[in-house]
Amino acid sequence: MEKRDYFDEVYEVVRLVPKGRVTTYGTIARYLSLRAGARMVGWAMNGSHSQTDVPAHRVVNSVGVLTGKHFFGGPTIMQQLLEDEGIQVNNDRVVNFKTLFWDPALELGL
DNA sequence: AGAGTGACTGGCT
DNA sequence: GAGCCAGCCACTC
Repeated sequence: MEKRDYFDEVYEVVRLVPKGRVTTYGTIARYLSLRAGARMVGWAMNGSHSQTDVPAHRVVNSVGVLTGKHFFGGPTIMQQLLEDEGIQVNNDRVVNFKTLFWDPALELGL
C-alpha cells in the first residue's frame, strides 16, 4: 500500500493544529493544493491510525461536525478527546467552531 | 475497464 | 440550521 505521498503531508498539517483548535478537510486540501479534494483528506486520515501524533479529532467538516467520530473506535471517543482539550461539542457539532477554526495558511503567516 | 463507495464542499430550497 | 443534489478524486471489487 504505501500511499505516503500526500498522506504524509496531510498528517503533518494536522499535527500542526494547536490544542484546543480545529480545522476542516477542505482547508487542508486547499492548503496542500490537493487536486484530490477534501474527500481524499478524509481518506488520508483513514491511515492516521498508523500515526500516533495525528490528532484527527481536530479535523472536522465545513460546518464543524465530527463526521469521522465513528472511525475512532467509538461514537464518543472523538468528542471526548475534543472536550479534553477544552473544545465544547454539542450534538456532534463543535461549539464556537468558527472561533476555534484554525487555518494553516492564515495562522502560519502565509 | 466500469461501477460503487466515501472521515467533503458549495449552492439552493 | 437542516436536507437534497451535483461535482470532485482515489480506492476496491
